[in-house]
Amino acid sequence: MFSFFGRPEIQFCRTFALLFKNTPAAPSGHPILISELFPMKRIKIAEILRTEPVQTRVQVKGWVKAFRNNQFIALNDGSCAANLQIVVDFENTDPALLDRIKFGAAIGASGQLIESQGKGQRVELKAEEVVVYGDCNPEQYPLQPKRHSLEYLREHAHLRFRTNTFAAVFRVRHALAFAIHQFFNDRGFCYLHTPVITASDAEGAGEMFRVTTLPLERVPRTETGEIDFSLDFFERPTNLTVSGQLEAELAALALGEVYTFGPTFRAENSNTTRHLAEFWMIEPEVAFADLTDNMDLAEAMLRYVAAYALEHCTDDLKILEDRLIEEEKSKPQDQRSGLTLTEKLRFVVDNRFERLTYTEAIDILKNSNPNKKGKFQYPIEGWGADLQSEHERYLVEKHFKKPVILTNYPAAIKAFYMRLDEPRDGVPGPTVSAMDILFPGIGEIVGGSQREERLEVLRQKMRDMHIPEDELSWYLDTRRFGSCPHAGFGLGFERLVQFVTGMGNIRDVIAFPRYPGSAEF
RNA sequence: GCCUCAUUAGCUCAGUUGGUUAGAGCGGCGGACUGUUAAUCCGUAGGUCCAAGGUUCAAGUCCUUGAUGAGGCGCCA
Repeated sequence: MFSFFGRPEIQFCRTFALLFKNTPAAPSGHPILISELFPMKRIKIAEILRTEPVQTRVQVKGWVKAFRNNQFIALNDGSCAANLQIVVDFENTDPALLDRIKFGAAIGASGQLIESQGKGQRVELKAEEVVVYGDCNPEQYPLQPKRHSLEYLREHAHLRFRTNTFAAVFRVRHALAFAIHQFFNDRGFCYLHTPVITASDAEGAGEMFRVTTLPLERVPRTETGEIDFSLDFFERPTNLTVSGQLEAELAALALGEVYTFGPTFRAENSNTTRHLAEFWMIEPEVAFADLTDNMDLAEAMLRYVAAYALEHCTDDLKILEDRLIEEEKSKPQDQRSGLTLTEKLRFVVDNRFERLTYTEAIDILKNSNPNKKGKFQYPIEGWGADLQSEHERYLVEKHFKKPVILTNYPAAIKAFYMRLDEPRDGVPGPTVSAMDILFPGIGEIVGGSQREERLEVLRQKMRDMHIPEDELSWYLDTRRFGSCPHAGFGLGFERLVQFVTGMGNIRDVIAFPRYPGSAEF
């Protein structure tokens, strides 16, 4: 045992002679150079476990998950859920170095990859060299090698990536984002970046965050006492976007199929497990498409990404599934889901969503047991009322027991840009070609519609809903010049990640959640 | 924004109708063991009981206010 290159953190557990003996001779008979032996390229653990190159020398770098028996390091480098076992020859290693191998420390190890002599893993790394890059003092480190509550980890969100659960969540989140891009790319969609800062406050989708460089302590006023936005950066009031839809429509009416995938901001005081002030939304927009095309697209996309996750995130989903099984054990019998996470995803991939109109849904709800027995907090009075989440949950979780697409809502409870339907028999009032996709446990995951492409119908609806026409004249130009039927929807990305990972709180599927009273990290 | 519940050791939690010196598991530290798998075994330290005020002979326990967190509802994706 001696130090090398004067670096005390590098300890060689074997001699040069041993190294040479274990290294195959160069094919040409040339002398083997030291530089061929030592400078090794780091290999990711995911690749090692995939290819299992036993009897080769490898170098790995990662973080210590466990150090058992003063001998076995469980090393994780984030490339996959699994750890690589590093076996240290503790009898021939500096005790001072062994003492630095703590839970959470960043280390590198190199040596021979061999078939494991113990149970529990197929291969392991017989360490010839261990380097500590970053120590981790266990008395101060907030994480411990044990289960922490999600609430605790949320308060230490800067460190929670290091837990098995959150590493899995964020690898799955990445896979889903990639799958969405792949889905749309395969179908000829163009990825459109819409502005984050917008001057339009007429999109009808929630409260907005003001963007300004005006001094808040001394806001300039006009002669009439109003805020003088002509002195602001954009010389007009501006906000963070609540939707890229209107801009996406402009592009769709030239490029045919487009989608956005970007951050979205809602300044609503929403304190729930399904809302964030800053979230990511996917908004496809398709020219020459009607409501049925829209539903087909949304359903195909959701089934595609669920299948993608099942195929590409097997190990991570297993971790998340086991977590859920543990969590369910502490729940009362009647609140358990009955399906495992992968069974749930498989169900979505294999089964068509239930499609029905708002009017049909009202009939089902009106005649439902909970409504007759007065169990609903908001009893179904009749046609025209907005559905509450208890009603949506009844339809999805009790009545159909599968994802549901509700269509053709009353015009009065939906946005101005949704296409007015032809009157239908048995439908009491005017409806629009809207659709909401409802998922178990999450509620509305997709909201969309066929857009109103008829200029005069649209202008009339804007007047009815007090949307100022002059602010949206650019939007109306699409209807003035070469208008066509088109449709699109918005998918809440974090709600999708929630569904696929089984995480109950939306704040646990985004790296650093923003919600009322909280913008930490 | 509204309603309900919670806050006790580093973490997860127990703590009886208010009553002596507030406990456990895990984690930490020290030691033993050395093919382990949340390793095991022995020992040990660790507390402003969320904060402020109040009731009482006596408050972790009861009351008031506040802070933070969780769940539900509304708004929505």
